[in-house]
Amino acid sequence: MNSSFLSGLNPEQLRAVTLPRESALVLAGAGSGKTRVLTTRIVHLIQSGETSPGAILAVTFTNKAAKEMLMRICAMLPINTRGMWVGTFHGLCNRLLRAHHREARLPQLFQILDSQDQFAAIKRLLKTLNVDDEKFPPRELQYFINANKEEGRRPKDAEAYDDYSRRMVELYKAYEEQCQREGVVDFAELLLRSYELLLNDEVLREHYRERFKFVLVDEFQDTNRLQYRWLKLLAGNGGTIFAVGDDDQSIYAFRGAHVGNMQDFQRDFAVKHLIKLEQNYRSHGNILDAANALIRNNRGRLGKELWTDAGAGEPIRLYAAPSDNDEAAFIVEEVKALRNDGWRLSDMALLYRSNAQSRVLEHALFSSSIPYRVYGGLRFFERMEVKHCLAYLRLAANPDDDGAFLRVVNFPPRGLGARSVEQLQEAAEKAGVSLMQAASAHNPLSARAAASLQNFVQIIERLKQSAAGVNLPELVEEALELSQLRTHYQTEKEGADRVENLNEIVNAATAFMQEEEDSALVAFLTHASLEAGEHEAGEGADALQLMTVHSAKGLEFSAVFLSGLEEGLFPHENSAAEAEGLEEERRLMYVAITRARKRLYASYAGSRMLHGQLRYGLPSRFLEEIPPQLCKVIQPELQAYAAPVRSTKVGGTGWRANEPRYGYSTRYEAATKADAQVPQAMRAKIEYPFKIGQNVSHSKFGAGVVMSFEGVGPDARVMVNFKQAGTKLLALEYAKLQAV
DNA sequence: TCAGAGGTAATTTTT
DNA sequence: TTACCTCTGA
Repeated sequence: MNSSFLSGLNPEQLRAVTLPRESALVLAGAGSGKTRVLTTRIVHLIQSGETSPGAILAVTFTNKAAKEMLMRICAMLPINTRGMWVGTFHGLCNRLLRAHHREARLPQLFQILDSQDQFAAIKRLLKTLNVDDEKFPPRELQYFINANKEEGRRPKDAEAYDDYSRRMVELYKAYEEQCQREGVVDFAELLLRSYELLLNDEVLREHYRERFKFVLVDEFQDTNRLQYRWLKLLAGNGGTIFAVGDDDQSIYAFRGAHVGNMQDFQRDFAVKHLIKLEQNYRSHGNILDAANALIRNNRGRLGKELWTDAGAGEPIRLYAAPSDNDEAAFIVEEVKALRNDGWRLSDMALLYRSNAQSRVLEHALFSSSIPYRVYGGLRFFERMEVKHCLAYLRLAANPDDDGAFLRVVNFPPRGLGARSVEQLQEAAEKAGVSLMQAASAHNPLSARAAASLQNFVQIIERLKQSAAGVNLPELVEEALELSQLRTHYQTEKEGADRVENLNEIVNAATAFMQEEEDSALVAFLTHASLEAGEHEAGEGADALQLMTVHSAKGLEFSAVFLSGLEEGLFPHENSAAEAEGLEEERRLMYVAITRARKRLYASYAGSRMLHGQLRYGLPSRFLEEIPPQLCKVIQPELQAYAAPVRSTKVGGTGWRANEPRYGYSTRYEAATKADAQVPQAMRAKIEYPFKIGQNVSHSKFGAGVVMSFEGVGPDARVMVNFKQAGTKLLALEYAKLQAV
């Protein structure tokens, strides 16, 4: 038997790959080759003759992971992989529901609402029901509905213990009815509906259970309760699940992920083999030791320790910045130095806990002309103009989609005012029909509005006819033309990017048609909802990668800058209340650290502009959890302070420091205080002559109390709350404060 | 219909 | 501070 694909696996990997047909849990540490194990196991199952592709179902969370998996399987397997189900939970559920739409009580061409669409649908619902959205904020209702669905609860099962929650349940029910009426399905509904389909239809259930002898799950720690129940139902009695995950990388509890599924799984499936993949192929030893030491502070772990034979590598570089601007300046200098040493910008990442932190960093990078790319934000199919175009297409596929109807009935503006639309909505509701039906039938509008409406109806009619005849890109092109969307944005001042995006939809349709067997309109719309397009912007260029720690999960970089390591920011203050929250923050820090291959920087800022106010921060407790002997503290080259610091008075309310303009470089690296506690070593740079809370007096302002400090050396400033003059930020060097 | 004012909240995110 | 939303007046 040719099993060359097994060579090069370490003993644990090999054991996982060649495990007999039984349920197993693979605890796969960061960078331990889990995707390799997953794909190689699939290949092995087929190559060894154990089973055929049709018996395999592999499920992931992201489309990216699913694609990657399929690609790697195809590279190893000469035979075709048709019949194998590899996809995301939502993708597979969609497949199931399309195939059995009648049993699932759905129209064949049901449309999928993304979160944005769902939010809009909920807002619309509240409006039609005349619900006070101050009392029942749409965001909360959306959360309520999704949380219930993810626990498998329909309105009849949802808990109601007071007037408020009773009303929420009613609204949940009304929302469901609205979706059903309009033939649309939200993300959570995909899961729940297909779960119920399998639960209630014994024939179908047995069919799929019989078929999928091997179920494999990636990122198992991210599954929510419903996803786990779905898996259990599918694997059935005698089915096997091969689950791969890492409890230490569970960072999505806030969106319903339930790590407890890992323990439940071991129990429910009588898992005999818990295989730990602890050998790491990504990072140097010091980085792994830091991660191990940090995560040891969490309780209730399944337990795992990463190791490498790559050697200790460089120390972790720590930097205490006086301010957020200084932190950014420091990072800029380091990035420049690394680039000069031949590192690729795209192989370096700048990570932060929350998106708001990117602003200062971007500003500094921009000023230094360092190319960078920020991850996150709107993705292609989420853009307004793209949504508009899709709404026309959706109506062509499903005229009952009131959400799509309202989005574009008067966009681009065709002289149909809000009043007319309201009248139409009333008429539709009275007649119990969709807006499109109401619009096509008699409507009680003024002649002018009626004409506009007919114009709109005709556009959709013509698109509907074309949908049957022309191919997908042609249809998109026609939608852009007929709707006059393109012309609309062409005449707009800032519309160039939007026009470009509109044209890009045609390209996306072309690509879709070439890739997919099923190039029907609905398949394309499903693709748009389920994949939303990778956030691709300037892929090719060599640019520094900026992203939140969350979005860095699964990625790796030779150098990683971890910024904003302050109490309240990371760990975030909102998480500090419960132990659970703090542990999740720590796992997040663990994820952050383990992104780095060779070099890791960790920095914090003593002061930072947050919500329009200067805030003073202490170094994150997570810094204290990293053994100091793994670290090296970097200090700015103090001689580089050329001019004395100048402070400028701003608007009479306070003082703002000038931008720091001294330089840093690792070549200036100073003290390595391996024996000292790291944060102390970091704090040592900012020791001040007064204590916080101490009473002081000033020649001009009189008596006051020391509130806080910021800055080092000549840059040091002190904030004092004066009895008479109020709060002032003063340069320590010149303030001449006297202790009282 | 649209621009501008004013109010408010401000982790993390994939599908 | 800023981004986003809703409301209002022309």
